[in-house]
Amino acid sequence: MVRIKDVAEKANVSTATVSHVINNTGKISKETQKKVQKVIKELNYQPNRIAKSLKLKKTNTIGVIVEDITVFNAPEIIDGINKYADEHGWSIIMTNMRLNQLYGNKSERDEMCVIHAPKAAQELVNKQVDGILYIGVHARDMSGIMPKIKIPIVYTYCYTSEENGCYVNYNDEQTAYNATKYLIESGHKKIAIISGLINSYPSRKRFDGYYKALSDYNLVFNPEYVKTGDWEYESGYTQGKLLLQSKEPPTAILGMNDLMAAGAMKGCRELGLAIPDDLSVMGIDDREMSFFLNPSLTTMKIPLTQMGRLSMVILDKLVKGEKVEKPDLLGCKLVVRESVGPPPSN
Amino acid sequence: MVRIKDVAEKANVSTATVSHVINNTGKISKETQKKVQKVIKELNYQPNRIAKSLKLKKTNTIGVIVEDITVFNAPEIIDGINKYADEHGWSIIMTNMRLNQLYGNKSERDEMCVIHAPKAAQELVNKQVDGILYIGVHARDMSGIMPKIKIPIVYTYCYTSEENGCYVNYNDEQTAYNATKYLIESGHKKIAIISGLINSYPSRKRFDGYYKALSDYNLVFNPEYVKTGDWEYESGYTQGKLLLQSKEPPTAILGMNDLMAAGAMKGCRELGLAIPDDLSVMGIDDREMSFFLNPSLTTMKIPLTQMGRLSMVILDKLVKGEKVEKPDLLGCKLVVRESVGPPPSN
DNA sequence: TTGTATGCGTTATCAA
DNA sequence: TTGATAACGCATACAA
Repeated sequence: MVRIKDVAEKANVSTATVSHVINNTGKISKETQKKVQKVIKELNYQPNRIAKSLKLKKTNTIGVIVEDITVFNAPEIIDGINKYADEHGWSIIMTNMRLNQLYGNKSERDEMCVIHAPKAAQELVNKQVDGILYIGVHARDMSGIMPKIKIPIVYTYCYTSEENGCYVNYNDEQTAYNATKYLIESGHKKIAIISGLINSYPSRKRFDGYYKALSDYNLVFNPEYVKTGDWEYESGYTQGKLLLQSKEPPTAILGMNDLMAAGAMKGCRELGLAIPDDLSVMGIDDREMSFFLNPSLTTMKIPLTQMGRLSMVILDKLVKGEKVEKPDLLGCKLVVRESVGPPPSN
Repeated sequence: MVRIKDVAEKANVSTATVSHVINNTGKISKETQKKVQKVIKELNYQPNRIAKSLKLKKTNTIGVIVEDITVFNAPEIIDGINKYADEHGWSIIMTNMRLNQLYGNKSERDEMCVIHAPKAAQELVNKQVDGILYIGVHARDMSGIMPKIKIPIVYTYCYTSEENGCYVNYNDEQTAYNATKYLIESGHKKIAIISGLINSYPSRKRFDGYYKALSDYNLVFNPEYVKTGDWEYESGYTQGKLLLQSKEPPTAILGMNDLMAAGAMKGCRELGLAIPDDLSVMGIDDREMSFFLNPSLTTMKIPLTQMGRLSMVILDKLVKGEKVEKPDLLGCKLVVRESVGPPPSN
C-alpha cells in the first residue's frame, strides 16, 4: 500500500502539502501541485478511506437495512437509493436481514425482526455510517424497535409513529380508491375485493379506499363481496372461487395485491369463465409477473424507485442537519392491461 | 461517542486491559473482567469499527459489485452471499452499478461496464475491503477489465480466462442438454430451439447441449428448427411464430430463457394452438414469472442462491490465502410444470 | 496480571 | 506557500 507519506517523500514535500493538493484545501503553488500530482500518478496513490473516515468522523456512507432482498419491492427501491447516492457521492453499506428466507412470510418474521433490526442498526452505527435507510418487506409500524442512536433513520415500505420518525410510503387508500374507480368507470357495479391479512395497515387503508369509491359513486356496499386472504396466491384462488360461486357473483374482483389477483384468475379459469368477458380482475403492485399473466393484469404500479430515491433525498437532508417536513404519501399509477373490460351484458 | 479510553477511566484500568477483555486476548483476572464488562454495559460502549480496521489493516468486509440489482438473477445471488456472510462474520459493502438502468439491455452496456467496473473495484479497494465479489447481468468474459489489485476477486454469472481468475457459474451446455433430453423423453422428435444472441457464450454452449442431446438420441438435426432471438420476450414471440408457421412445424420449442419461451407461448396462442396439447414449450432460468404463465412453464432452475454462496466460500478461502481449485460448473434443476406434454398424435 | 506507549493513514492547526 | 505535528480510536509489543 502506498501512503500519503510515500508521495510526500518522493515529491520532496510534506504530507500536509500532499493532503492539500488532493483535497484542494489551502494555497499551494502551481508547480508544487504539478509535482505532487505527477508523483501521485506514478505511484498510483489512492487515499485510504478508512483512515480518512477515522480522522474526519464522517464516512460519507449510508447504511441500508433491507428486511429481505428477495422480496419483490427491494431491488427497485435499492435502485432508487443507488441512483441518488451515485449522483450525490454517497456510498452504500447494505445489510440484508434475510427475514423472509429465515422465517418465511409469517408472523414469526415480524417478531424476529425486533431482534434483528436493532442489531443491524447498531452494527451500522459502529461502522460510523452517517445515516440509515430501512426497507420493510411489508407496510407496518416500526415504532420502538430501533435503539436510540444519534444518526437519522428513514423508513420506507413501512412507517413509524415515533415523534421525529420519518418514513416514505405510498398512499394505500388512494391507490385502492383509484383502482375501484377504474372498475366503476369501466361499468362495473358488482365489485368484490380480496383483502390481505385483516389486521394489517395496508389492508385497512385499501379497504377504506374501496369503500369510499363505492360510496362516492353511489354503489351499494355488499359485505358478501369482501373476502379476506393472506396476500398469497393460494388465498386469492380460494377466495376468488368462493366469490364466483356465490348466488350473485361479482362482475369484477379487485385483489389487494397482484398475487391474490392472479389466484383469483386461476379460480375463474377453473370455473370456465373468461377474463375480461365474464369477469374483470385487477391487482395492486405491478410486479413483473402481472405482465405475463394471461390475460395480462391491469394493476396499480407502486413507485418503488421513487420511494427509494425520496428516502435518500430526505435522509441526505437529515444527515446535513436540515429540517425536513414529513413527505406526502406517493401515488400509484394505473397500468392498463387486458384483465379489465366492461361487465357482461346479460 | 464513548471510547475505549472512557471505559478505561471509569473502570480504573488501562485501555490495554479494556481492549483485552473485549477481544479475549491476554490474561485478565476474573474480577477485572467483571468490572470492565460492567462499565462497558453502563456506558453502552461499542467499538469503533473504523478505528479497529485502520489498526488491523483488515475490515472483515467483502465488496460486492453487482452490475444491476434489478436484473432477475441478482437478488437471489446476493441472498446466497449474505447467507454465508452472516454465518461467517463477513460484512458486505454493495456497489450497484445500475448498468441496465443506465444503458438498457444493449451492447452499450457491456462497453460502459469497462469504464464502471474498474472504478467500482478501486473504490472498494480504497475502502480496504478484504475481497471482491462480482455479479454479472449476463454470462460473458470479464478478462482484462479489472485493474491490477492485490485483493482477490471472484466472479459469478460471468467468467474470466485470466490466469488465476476465479469464477462460479452454472453449466450452460448440460442445462440445455437436460432440457432437450426431457423433451425427447416426452416423445418429441421435432424439437426447435430459440437461441439468445448468437455471439454470446451461453447461446453457443446451450446450442451445443441441444445438439448433443439430439445426436445422443439419434434425432436428425434440422437447421430450420434453430431460430435466433435476443433473449427478450418479443424475439421469442416473433421467432416462435415463424417456427410454427413453417411447413413442418416442431412439436416442441425450447427457449434458451424463460422470457423467449413466454414469447413463443404468446405466438402459439395467437395461432390458436393449445399448450401442451399441440405444442410443448420449455424455458431456462425459472424466473418468478414462469410459474404464472398459463400454462405454467416447465423450465430449468438456475441455482442462484447456491452460486452466491459458493462464490463466498471460495472468496473466503482466497482472502485467507488458501489455495483453491476452480469449482465445477453448477447444475440446473428441471422444474416440471404444465407446458410440456407428449407430442400430438396425428 | 496490568500499564505505557507507539503507530495504523489521514486531516488540520499552527508556526515558519 | 509550505512543514512539523497532534489528533482520530484502537490493538499490541513490551515493560512493569
